[in-house]
Amino acid sequence: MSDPSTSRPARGRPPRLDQARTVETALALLNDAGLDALTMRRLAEAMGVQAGALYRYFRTKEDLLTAMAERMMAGVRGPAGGADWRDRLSGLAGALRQALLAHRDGARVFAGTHSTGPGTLGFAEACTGVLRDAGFSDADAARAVMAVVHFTVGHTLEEQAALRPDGDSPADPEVLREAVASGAYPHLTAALPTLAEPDYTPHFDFGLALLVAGLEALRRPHP
Amino acid sequence: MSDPSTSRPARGRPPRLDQARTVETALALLNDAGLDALTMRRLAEAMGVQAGALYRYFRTKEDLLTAMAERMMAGVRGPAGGADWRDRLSGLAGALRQALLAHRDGARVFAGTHSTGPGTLGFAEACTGVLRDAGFSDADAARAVMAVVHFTVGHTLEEQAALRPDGDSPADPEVLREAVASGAYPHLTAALPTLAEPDYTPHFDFGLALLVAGLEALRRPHP
DNA sequence: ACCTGAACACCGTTCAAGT
DNA sequence: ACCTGAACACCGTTCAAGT
Repeated sequence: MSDPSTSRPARGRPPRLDQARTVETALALLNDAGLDALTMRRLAEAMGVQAGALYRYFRTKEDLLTAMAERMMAGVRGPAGGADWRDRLSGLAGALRQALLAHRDGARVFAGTHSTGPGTLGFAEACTGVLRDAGFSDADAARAVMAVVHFTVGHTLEEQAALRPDGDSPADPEVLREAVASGAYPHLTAALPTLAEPDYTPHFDFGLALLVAGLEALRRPHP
Repeated sequence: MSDPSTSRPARGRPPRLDQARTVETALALLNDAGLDALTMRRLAEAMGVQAGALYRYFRTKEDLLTAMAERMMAGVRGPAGGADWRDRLSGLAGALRQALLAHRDGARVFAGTHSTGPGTLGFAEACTGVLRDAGFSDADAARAVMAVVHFTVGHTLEEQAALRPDGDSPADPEVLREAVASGAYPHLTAALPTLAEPDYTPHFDFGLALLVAGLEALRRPHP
C-alpha cells in the first residue's frame, strides 16, 4: 500500500513525458493556435517527442481533451460562504465563464468533453450546495445547476466564437447589419444595437439574472 | 432581370449536383453516421461523385455545415400569434430544441456554425418580436433572446452527448454514481437521482421556466 | 459547365524495434 | 520502461485535364 509516486524505484531512464506537463503544454498550445490547430503531432513536437509517445499517457486525443477540461476547472471557486445564495450562485457561474474564457476555445473544449475529475465534480458540488443550503429541493437544485451551466456554456461558446473573426468572410455583426437592412426583420433591426455589442459581459449578467430571478420566484409563488 | 432558375439555357450536361440535394444528403448522412463520420469524401460517395466536385457548390466544409444548420432552422415555428408571450417564447425555444434533436449531433452542427440565412434570422426575428410586442425594451428583448438561445443550445448539446454513450467507457451517470459513492460530494449525492434522469425534457422545461419567470419579474419589480 | 484523377499536406493511432 | 520510426487508413482542399 505504498504511494507509488514516492516509492517507485524509477528503474530505467526518467520519463521525458508526464500527464501534468503534457496537459499544461497542450493548454499553452491551445491558447497560441486554437483548438483546430491542436494536433497530437504538434503537441508532441512542443514536448520534444514523437507523436506516438503521447499514447503512453493518453489513450486517445479525447482523453487528452478531457484532462485539459478538468485542468481548466481546477480551482474554479465562487465567493466565500457568507454571501447570499444569489451572489454565490452568480459568482460560481461567473467563475465558470472566466475559466472557459481563460483559454482560447475553452468553451469548445469543455462542451466537447465530460470530465468526472475532482475539479469538475467539485464545481458541481459547490453549485448544488448553494441551492440546497438555500432551501431548494434536491430536484430543483439539480435542475437549476444544469440550467445555469448549460446557459453559461452556450453563452461562452458564442462569446468565444465572436471573439475571433473569420479572416475571409466579414465579421458576424456586419453580415447581420446587411441582412437586416433589407427591411424584412423589423424586430431584429430594433435589437441590432444590443446584439452587435462587442462586450458580452452585460449579456451574460442579464441571462444569469433571469435565471436567479426565476429561482427567487420559485420560492415566492404568489407575488 | 430574368429569373436564372427558369431562364438559364442549361448549356452543357445537366449538373448531377446541386446545393439543396447535397445538403439534404449531408443531413441524412449526419443522422446515419454522426458528425465525426460526415466527411467530404463520404458525402461525395453518397452523391455518386468525387470529393473535389463538392467544392463547386460549397467553398469549404464549414460552408456546407452552415448550410446544413440553416436547413435545420428552416420551418422552425412556435405557436400561433394569439397565445400569451410566455407560451410563445417557450414554444419557440421548444421548437428550436426539437429542430436540433431532429438530427444526430444537430446541436453540435448548429453551435459550430453561424448561419445568417432566412431560417435562422426568421427564428431570431420571431423570438425578438414576441418580447418586443409584450412590451420589453429593445435591449431587454435582444438579451433575453440570446439567453434563451444559449440555454437551449447548451442544453441540447448536453442532451445529445448523453444520448449516445461512449462505447468503450461506461455511461456518464454510471461514472457519476461511482465518483459520488466516495462520500466526497454529499450535495451531488442528493442531486444524483435527478441528474441521472434519462429524460431531458423536464430539465429543459425547468430551465426555460426559470428564464420566463425571470422575465416576468423584470416587469413587476416589486412583488 | 461540370466533373474526374491525382496530388498535396496533413490527420489520429498502432506497434515492432531500439535503448 | 520509455520512446523512435515507420506505417496504416484516413482527412480537407486544389487543380490540370477530360467531356
